[in-house]
Amino acid sequence: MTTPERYNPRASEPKWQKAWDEARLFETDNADPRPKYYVLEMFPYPSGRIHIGHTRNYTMGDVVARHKRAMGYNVLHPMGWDAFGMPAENAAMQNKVHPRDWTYQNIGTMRAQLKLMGLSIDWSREFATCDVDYYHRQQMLFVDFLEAGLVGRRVSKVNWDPVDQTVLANEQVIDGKGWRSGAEVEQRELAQWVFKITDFSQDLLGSIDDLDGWPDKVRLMQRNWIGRSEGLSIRWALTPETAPEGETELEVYTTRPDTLFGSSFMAIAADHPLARKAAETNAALAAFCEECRRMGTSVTALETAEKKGFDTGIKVRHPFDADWELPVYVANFVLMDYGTGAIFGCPSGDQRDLDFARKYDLPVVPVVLPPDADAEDFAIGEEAWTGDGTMINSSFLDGMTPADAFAAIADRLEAMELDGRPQGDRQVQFKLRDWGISRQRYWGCPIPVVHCDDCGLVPVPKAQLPVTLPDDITFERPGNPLDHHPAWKHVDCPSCGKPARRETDTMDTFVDSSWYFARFTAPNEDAPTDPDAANAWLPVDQYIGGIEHAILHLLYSRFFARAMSRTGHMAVDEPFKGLFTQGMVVHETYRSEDGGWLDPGQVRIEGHDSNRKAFDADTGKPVTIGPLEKMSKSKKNTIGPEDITQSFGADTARWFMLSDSPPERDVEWTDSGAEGAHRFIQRVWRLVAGAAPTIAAGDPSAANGDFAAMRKAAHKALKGVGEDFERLAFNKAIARIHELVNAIAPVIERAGSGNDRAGKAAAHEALSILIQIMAPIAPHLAEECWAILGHADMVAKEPWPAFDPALIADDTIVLPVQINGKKRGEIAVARDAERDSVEASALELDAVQRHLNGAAPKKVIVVPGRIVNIVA
RNA sequence: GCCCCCUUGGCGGAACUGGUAGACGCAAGGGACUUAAAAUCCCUCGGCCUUCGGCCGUGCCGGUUCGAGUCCGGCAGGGGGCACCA
Repeated sequence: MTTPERYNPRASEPKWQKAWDEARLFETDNADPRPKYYVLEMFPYPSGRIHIGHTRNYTMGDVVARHKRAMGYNVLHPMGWDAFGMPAENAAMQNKVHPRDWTYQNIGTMRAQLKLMGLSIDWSREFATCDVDYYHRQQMLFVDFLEAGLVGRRVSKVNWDPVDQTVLANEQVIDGKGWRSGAEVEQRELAQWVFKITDFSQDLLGSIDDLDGWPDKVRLMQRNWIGRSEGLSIRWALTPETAPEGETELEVYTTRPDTLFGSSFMAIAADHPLARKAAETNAALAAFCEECRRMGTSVTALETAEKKGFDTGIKVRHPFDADWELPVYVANFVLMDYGTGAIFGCPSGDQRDLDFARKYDLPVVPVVLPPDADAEDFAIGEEAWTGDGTMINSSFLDGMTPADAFAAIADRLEAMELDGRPQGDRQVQFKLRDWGISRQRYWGCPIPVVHCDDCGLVPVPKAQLPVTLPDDITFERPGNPLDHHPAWKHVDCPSCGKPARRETDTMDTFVDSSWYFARFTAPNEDAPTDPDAANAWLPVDQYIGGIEHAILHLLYSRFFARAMSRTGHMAVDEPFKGLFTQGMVVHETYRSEDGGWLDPGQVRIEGHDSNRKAFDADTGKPVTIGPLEKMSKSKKNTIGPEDITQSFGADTARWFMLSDSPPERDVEWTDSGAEGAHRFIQRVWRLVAGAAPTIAAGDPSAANGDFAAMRKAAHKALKGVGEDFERLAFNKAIARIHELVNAIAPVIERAGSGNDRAGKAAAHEALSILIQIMAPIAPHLAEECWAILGHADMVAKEPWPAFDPALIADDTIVLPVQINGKKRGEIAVARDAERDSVEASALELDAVQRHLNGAAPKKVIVVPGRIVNIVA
């Protein structure tokens, strides 16, 4: 046997990519009658260049797509670009490049990079969300949503940068200052467009139960985000002599009305109307309220913030005891936009309330007695009791469970009246708030509405769409370029024809990504969707993306599906049937002596394990090896696809990224790991190319001995890998493929050098199976091997082979034998051996005899096909 | 502060519903081939001991079980999410 040449990915990979393209293998026909399978990876933002970390989830999706295609499905596997957003405007300001040019240039670069990976994508359906053709349809959806009552206007607070004249995202506010201008950020109230996602709160929550193809973690995060609670709204009468002019009551929302008799204070938000009114005549209170507002939105500030309050002097009367007065505090931990912006504090039943009561010396009355506590001496110390128990110190509630007390209080308060209305009202509250979509920016989808002095807000008629972004804009002036573009901004009212003004807000980019998966099903349709196509393809069978989109993107998309169904664009409420959140690719970071980040290519590593040392390859100066971090441009720890395709090839990168680590976890990119993957690629090539001339396809059924065992190994691997792909367990599939190669390599050589025709046929069969199960992960190598094995067609066109069930089952199995739960030996028995004979052969073992020491076993447990355990 | 998850060799990880702990890979060590190197192939690779055998071992402590990495209770450490949500 001559030594085969090394496999050369630089030649093979472009060759097969071209062959797939020319055969239009991955272009999907909506009219194809086979069962559909829609696999989608979250589309990328065109930030500049792609690195290998980006390509891991595309590779996962590609393995699924190629496997499902072989399984006989009509597979849709498209790709596009989430192309609107702030980075393009930042680039425009920094580099004087037009956001559109910058974006499309990046798309061009990244598309070329992605294509190096050999992904089986239907590129004919590609679009970018900044394409006029796309956002035109998005404006049509907006108009339809508006008509259907799914869009509203709401005044909400925003972070305003007075220098840049722009609204800042939370992440752009650093220590209360604008990230670019450094100016003190103001809180401004702006009228904003919102999508009424809260109309669907209950549906969005309830339907999570049915999303069993989603990770539990994501389902839980969504449930928490929607945040349903059942409680009681209670109206408390203000003590008239303490109340500000015109105020008579305070309404609070509580989920623990059962603890009403343990209440000792009221706490209201700084923005609560009662607080504002009281502050008018109380300068110290006004100052405190101002301090609360300044605490703003920073989470870390809030985490460390001390619970603080300020006594307004106002008092309320307890609903069940007119003589019982409670003070009203303004507290920094009460939020105006949840519930009623006011709570009653029960220190014994809530830790935060307890901390507050201790600080301001308020009464702490236990009202729930823990099950194992003694009523005589139970007292609250440092910790509140939030658990179940028996009601005490609570008048007519005493002896009840908290749940019964909840009902009793609610019934009573609903029957009691204050100013002619019930004093209590059972309510369901959601944390979920409406989705504000207004962005005061240029590079986004224009909101197709005209402001007319006479007609008010007038949607742009569909016939006049799209409202396109003007090209002649400047970022020289601070603020939104659309706002100071007179020719674009000033238009006639579509309704009355008088001069009017365009809405200059553009849409949140989350809107763009909330329906792209539907557009892929009919990307050239005049309407936003072809409902037949959308209904046929959706839901996406397998959606793959990062955990960072677990809440907003997925929730907004679920809302959009419902809104689009309501407006007749499709009839699918849940857009994603299966969801998978993949881990990232991480890499070591390197810093030079002066603290700057270094590119891995610039670093030379010496030694290994704890003795590893790094040096600057040019200067020889020592380099600090930093922690593993997600690959990112800013830390320079990236590896580009072209770095890999120029050396090891895309298959090696694909193979390595899916091996070792389970797909939901991060994987560390190491040179030695990539080399290991490449060694295996080359090993398979040597095995196949070396054997191919000496073996031939034929009837392997007469193969015996090692050749028969080889067949069994191949069919078992075929079954296992298929199951692994179904579960996205790529790392296990790869381990199984390694095992198969280890098992068959020596047998293949013997088959090649011998004269056993059935053996040669078995070798050909085993190698063909090996190549087919590798093909979804290493498609280029697979094509090369497939051809050399003498197959006429491309492996990408071949159906997934069927395993022979007769070859999967073993006639004899090896059973471990334990004594008192410790393994002492093993026995080989027939698969269907009787219990008695298994027990008998286990007891014959030397090790068993030795441990029993002549005594009879107390008990023998035989788990068929599993284990024998002897209790001595 | 609240909620969730995780913890297995030097490393990444495997172990189906409680049934042989450490598959597979990486790193390391030894050997073969070679004038040499690369490549390749073979062997060793959790710890300890009295080494053809045995004891211990899946973060720690306890429990359930014939049998626990897996189930239960407690503790420790690490990671993630959050809108202080009443």
